[in-house]
Amino acid sequence: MKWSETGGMSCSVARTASVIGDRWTILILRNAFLRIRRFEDFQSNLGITRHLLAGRLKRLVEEGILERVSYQDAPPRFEYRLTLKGRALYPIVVAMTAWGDAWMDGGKGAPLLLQHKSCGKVVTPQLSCPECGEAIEPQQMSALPGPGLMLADAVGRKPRRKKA
Amino acid sequence: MKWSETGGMSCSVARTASVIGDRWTILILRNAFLRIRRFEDFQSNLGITRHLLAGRLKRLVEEGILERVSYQDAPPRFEYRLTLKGRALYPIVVAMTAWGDAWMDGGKGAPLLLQHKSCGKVVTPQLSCPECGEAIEPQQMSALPGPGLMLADAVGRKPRRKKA
DNA sequence: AATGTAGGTTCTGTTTGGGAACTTAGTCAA
DNA sequence: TTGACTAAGTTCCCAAACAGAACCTACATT
Repeated sequence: MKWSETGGMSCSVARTASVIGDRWTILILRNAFLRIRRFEDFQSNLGITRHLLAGRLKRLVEEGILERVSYQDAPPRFEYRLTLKGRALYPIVVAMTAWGDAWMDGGKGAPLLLQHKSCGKVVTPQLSCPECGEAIEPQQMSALPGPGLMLADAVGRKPRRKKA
Repeated sequence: MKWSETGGMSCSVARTASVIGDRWTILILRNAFLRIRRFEDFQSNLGITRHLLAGRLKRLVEEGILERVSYQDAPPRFEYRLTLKGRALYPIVVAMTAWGDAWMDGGKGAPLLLQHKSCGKVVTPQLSCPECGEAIEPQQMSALPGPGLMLADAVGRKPRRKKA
């Protein structure tokens, strides 16, 4: 079964993972948010093979997450910039940063700190409820079927014993 | 070069991606947050091969993200539960859900809606600044070197022309 | 003329993933 | 008391993806 055919595809996490769900892609995007834009810079910064980098960038452009913009004509040169769709991935990158800082830091502390320009404070952005403003805890959230749900994907235990 | 040896490893995103940065792992975790706990249930829900699932669960247990708990002695049976470290991944899963809903929904709307129990509203959780409460925009954040930064990993353009 | 730079492509093994069958240990129903 | 079923894996073989390195093209610099 190909990954793109899994039942999970009616799940938004699966659709997101189908685009950015590999190790290199997420690192390319992290660097894009740090204003890296050129092939050589991605390559030397990440240590990814040129072949894979070319493929990943192509895929991200096809998906509308990066755009390939000419910055020089002779010889032709291009850079890769985040689109609006690409910039919308920021919360994912920030959430991964925060988790890595909190749980995988090896005791050295965060390699990068984030400063919120509007208030000037160094912060760890957190998820909150846009209605009541409270910080989100997993236990406080319940999942409801939405308009895009396909029945085959309903999640939960199948009845046990007595015919499927 | 092995992925674990890349310069990116001093980056928290890279450390996070080294653990959850593949398509199946993130889907396993998404299902874990939807209260799926057993081998058979992960397998049939995701369509992942049993072989890969066994490997991914083992890895997640080793990393302290899931724990393997016996729920029956004869025959021995186990289930996989999120640890504290695992539950801390929730913002990543939610951020991926939100992005998939917004940008990859194929016009059908979200398959799952989230309700915030404390206020009762159906919401899309958003990243906000814990100091001033404003919603986070990428343009509003600037990255500063932190205590865990290694010099070799500094991000940005190398000087061009005239000796590296 | 030689060297450097940017952005790739090609080649060759190795690693990982997919699909399906098999195993183990116990339970249930006829 | 045989036969089917369940849960949680493991084993096998083949296909796809990846790593490492060299190569290519077009222009610019010294």
